Amino acid sequence: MVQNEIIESRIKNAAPFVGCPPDIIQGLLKNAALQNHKKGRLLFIHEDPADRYYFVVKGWVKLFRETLDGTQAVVDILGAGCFLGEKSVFQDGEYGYSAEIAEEAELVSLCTQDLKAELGKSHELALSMLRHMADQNKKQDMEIEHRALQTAPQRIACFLLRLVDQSQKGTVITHLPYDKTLIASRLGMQPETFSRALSKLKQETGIKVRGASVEVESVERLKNYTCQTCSSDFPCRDLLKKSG
Amino acid sequence: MVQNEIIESRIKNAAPFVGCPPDIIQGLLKNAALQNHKKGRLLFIHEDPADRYYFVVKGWVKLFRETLDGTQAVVDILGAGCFLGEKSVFQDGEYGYSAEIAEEAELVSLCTQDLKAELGKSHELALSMLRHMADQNKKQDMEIEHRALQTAPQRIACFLLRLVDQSQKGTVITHLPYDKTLIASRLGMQPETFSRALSKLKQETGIKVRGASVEVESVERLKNYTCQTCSSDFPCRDLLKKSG
DNA sequence: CGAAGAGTTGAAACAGGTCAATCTACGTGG
DNA sequence: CCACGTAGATTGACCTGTTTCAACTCTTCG
Repeated sequence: MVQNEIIESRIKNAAPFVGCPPDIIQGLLKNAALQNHKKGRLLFIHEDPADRYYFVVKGWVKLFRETLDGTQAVVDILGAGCFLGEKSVFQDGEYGYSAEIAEEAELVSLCTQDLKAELGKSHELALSMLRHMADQNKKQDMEIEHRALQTAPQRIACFLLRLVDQSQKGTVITHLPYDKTLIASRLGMQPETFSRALSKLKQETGIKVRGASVEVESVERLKNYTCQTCSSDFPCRDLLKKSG
Repeated sequence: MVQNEIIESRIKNAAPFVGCPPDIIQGLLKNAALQNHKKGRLLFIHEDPADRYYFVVKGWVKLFRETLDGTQAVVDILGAGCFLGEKSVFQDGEYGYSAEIAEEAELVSLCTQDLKAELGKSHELALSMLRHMADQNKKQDMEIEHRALQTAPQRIACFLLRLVDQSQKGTVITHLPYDKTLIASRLGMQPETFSRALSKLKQETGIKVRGASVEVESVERLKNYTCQTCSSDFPCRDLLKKSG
């Protein structure tokens, strides 16, 4: 119960619902359920009819699509604070991707019908959903640009920059949030390429890597290495916003 | 006057405004103006404060961003029926890209303040804008996938498929809507690569190209060549929707 | 007729991908 | 407590698609 209240307060302040009247929030949470899932668990499949959408409390969820010839394209890896499947409401009630638990996760499962109903009722909800979608849009835009203009080492550097507090001056230590293979797929490259690109990045920018922990000696140096080939004046500020 | 009415009816039925009450449409068109622009004319620049957004009546507009090191990344090429700059309303009132006339164009210039105001007033407008943004979202998603999984010839084939009526059976003739160099940038490749990839496509799928006109002997064959590496079961059906 | 821009072609360089072998860390069961 | 198996990570050799740079052709339009 107490836990549920904590989660409720987290969801209430999540991007798509921020500033909504309490009765609308209640409507959204009417059929909500807290769930725990093991790694590998498939939440839903691309183009299936969507009845539930999800909020990530803890862990990591992989979003992906599969082509006719069997290749898998990773759309995104979502962590705490993100929504997934919520856009199905605007897409003929079908999921736009498949979702699989990438690291043991705690989720809130919500009902898409409720979302649809409340969206019809509440202008505030529609407006904050619009802001949310616009953010997503910009994020995808940057994704396209990054993949088009940045080399593999640069994309890794960009990923690292988004992990660290960019305002810090001295040496910063971070931890890779999930498997290197998964990061590689998230960045649209092969594990082998990731490994080699990371080595190159060590040489070029003086970062140190041991297992999952990364020591960034100079954030400034990483920025110089990466953000020249990016149209965002301050490194990727818009990519920091939570997504789904 | 008569012309204005025609345009008004076109805008009214454009994706972001479809199904809006007449008084809201009137509010949106309050400060509208019809404009003609020559090729090369810069409409607005990335990150500039956005006061106008646009509807394309005729011609082509190039959306792009420039990186710190001067490279240009083409975001999209928009034709008749598309909006541009309308998402600035949700992005701190700044344009998310630069826009330049790619082929002599006729545009309706509209006021972002009016859009913002009407969005605040009309729930219907907010909902159709949501649908519009969701479509955009999906389109970007497919763009990312295409660039990641398709080779240059495949991306050209995909572009061609979107030009032709896919239901037709026999030989179909289309015309490239704008310069090959521009198509190349739209597809994220160099002009040289485009030229070579098109040659390869001729060999592989039996299409014939003379100048801007393309003769597709078998749409089926093009699909087989391209859509294997795509997660959309029917070729790119969602990319056909109008955008901005 | 000639200049300019679009398009094509060739040769060389490069970034990533692929395949195969090896290495490492870690949890499990003997 | 240690050997083993497995999954993740790395490394090397090779291959392919795309870019780059440069030269050349073609078209178009003044």
